[in-house]
Amino acid sequence: MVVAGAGPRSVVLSANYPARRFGVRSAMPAARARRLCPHAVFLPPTFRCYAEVSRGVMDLFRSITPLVEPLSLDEAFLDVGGALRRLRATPGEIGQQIRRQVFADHGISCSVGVASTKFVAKLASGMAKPDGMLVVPRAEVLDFLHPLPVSALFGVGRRTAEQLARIGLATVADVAAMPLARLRRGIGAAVAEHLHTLAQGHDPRPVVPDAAEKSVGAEQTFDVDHHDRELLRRELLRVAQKTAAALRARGLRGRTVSIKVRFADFGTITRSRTLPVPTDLTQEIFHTARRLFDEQVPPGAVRLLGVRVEQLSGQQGSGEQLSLDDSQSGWRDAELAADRARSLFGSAAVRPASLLPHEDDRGG
DNA sequence: TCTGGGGTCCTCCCACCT
DNA sequence: TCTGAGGTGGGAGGACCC
Repeated sequence: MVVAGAGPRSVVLSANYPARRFGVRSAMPAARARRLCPHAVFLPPTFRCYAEVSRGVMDLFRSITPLVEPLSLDEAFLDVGGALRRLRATPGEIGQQIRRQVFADHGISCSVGVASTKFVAKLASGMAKPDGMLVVPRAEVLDFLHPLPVSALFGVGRRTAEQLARIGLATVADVAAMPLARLRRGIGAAVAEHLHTLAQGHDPRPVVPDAAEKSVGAEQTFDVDHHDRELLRRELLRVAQKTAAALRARGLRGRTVSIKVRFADFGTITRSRTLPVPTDLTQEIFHTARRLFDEQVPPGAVRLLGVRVEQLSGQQGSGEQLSLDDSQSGWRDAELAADRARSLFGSAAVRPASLLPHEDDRGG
């Protein structure tokens, strides 16, 4: 079974283990997955369902400890230091209890890694997949880490692994043994310090529940590339509206609006502008995005458009400069009403007139 | 092979201010 | 008045994560 979107440019979101035996991997183009495993059942993603199960599982975690840091929809760090005495259990026993309870309540398996740091716990849970648990005692951390390839280090992808290979480092032990000053010269100060610390088995990062979001955005890859600037402006409005609605749903506003444009050759540019006052209005976000697009994006075939808002405020306790312009409040009321209508009747229920179907808008 | 969508963090460069 | 150093924020791009 393979989960992937239906579009010609969709990628694999997930695949079960039988499909993986045919070489299917997440993030692979769905068309390639179909060639590798034509008899697989292809299912569309159902994010609403994943979010619902995710909420239930996260609530279960919070019943064990308040120190839960969700990493994504399907992963979280739990600091069970305080729960050990209350539950009179070892970390391993708590891990097994979580696995049993998740299966009983939600019918899904999960893997657990137990260790004294976030980084080692995450590695251990990856090794315990698809349905297991791995405990790495504090005294055995270095024996566990050092034989692993550098790509096991959190933050080492293809590029950084290439850089490390260039200076002769293949394993975590190699990184740990290299003097920090030499590592800094090879891969840059921040990355060097981060990797050196991890390779020594240290990871000072605490489990942080309820970390504030730093940006909110939306992007859209088209089924076919588009040249037409007027059509692209309408698509920009569509993603700006999605971004603004996501901000309003979270009670956030942002000051910096950035657009992302990916051309047919996959070359990608981003352009941004910072506003004097934070906003969550579709109107304002779109007008800023449109000006950036008109003034700074050269003509060409476009495959992706995105709009993101950064420098967020509006969460509890954050300060905010007031606007002298009262015209925002009328727009906000209108946009909030439209948000409510869309949540009741679907995304097409209320939309800007320019997003009504055009006769010349086929294939987009 | 032909590459989604939602994010975070880092580096580099530049402008501006003190 | 000119110049340089250092801090800071904005902007662009890239790497990485799930």
